[in-house]
Amino acid sequence: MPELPEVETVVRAIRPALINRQICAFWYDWEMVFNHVPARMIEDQIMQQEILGVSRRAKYIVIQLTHDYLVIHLKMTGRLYVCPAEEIHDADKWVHFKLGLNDGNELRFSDPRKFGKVYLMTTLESLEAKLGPEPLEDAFSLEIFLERIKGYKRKIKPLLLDQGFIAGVGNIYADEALNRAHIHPERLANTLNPEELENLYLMIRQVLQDGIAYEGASVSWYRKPDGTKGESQNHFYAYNQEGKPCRFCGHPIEKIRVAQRGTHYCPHCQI
DNA sequence: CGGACAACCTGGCGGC
DNA sequence: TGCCGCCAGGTTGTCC
Repeated sequence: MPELPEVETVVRAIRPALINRQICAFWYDWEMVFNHVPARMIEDQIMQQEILGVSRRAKYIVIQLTHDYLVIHLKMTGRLYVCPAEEIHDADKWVHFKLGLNDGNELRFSDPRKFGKVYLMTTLESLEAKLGPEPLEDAFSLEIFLERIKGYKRKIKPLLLDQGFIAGVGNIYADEALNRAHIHPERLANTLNPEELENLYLMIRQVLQDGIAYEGASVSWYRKPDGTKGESQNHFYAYNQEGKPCRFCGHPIEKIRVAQRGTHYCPHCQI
């Protein structure tokens, strides 16, 4: 669930509390959160480093340190928040990784499903190598989109979910973009006409931008770092809207499976 | 290239 | 009430 808008919301919320702080404590209770890298190695490396920046790339949270990058992926149920070390937070029971900061605050990473991961990188090359363009950046023009989609014969929805094609789109916003562009999720990419492609390009950007404005979608586990819900789920056209009338034609939204993923669409106007 | 599927995990929920 | 089994979904890896 944390997709581009949710991760962007988290980054914006925690950035002010992290910038220019120094790491002075390290705690974990589940070593696999570091993805097979020994916790001691990470601890030794990052201790005393300063946080120079907090940003987002695709669905990754990138914390730039003096010499390295701490890269965090929330997967489905991860939460990240900063609070005073003595403060109790309702997601604390699933915290698997914590950093103490030199102002008395802590950065906590909580994840009941234990899918989320923390990576230590000296460069971002390995990330960049597998990720497509950021859909909201100016550089992601219609021309670039048309150029990139050329040659793909896959179904359009799984292509939108492919992080190497476009970065940051997940199950929710893929369904939303396809509904607004009136495109069936199983249409093969190479059968979309120029008008449909332009519409899809615009709708991808629109649903992501709206998602950020609504501070993300609290469908199940996602919460903002302050613990409150985002508003995006109150503005869905298709996702989780089975049986409800399509905003465009009134026909009930249906749920099917496409590439093993729950998919919500309007069988009447998404063709 | 594309697709299917398992694996990673656990809370929440429907069914009985 | 309590137990069972299934579902949720981002990413990686394997296999056909």
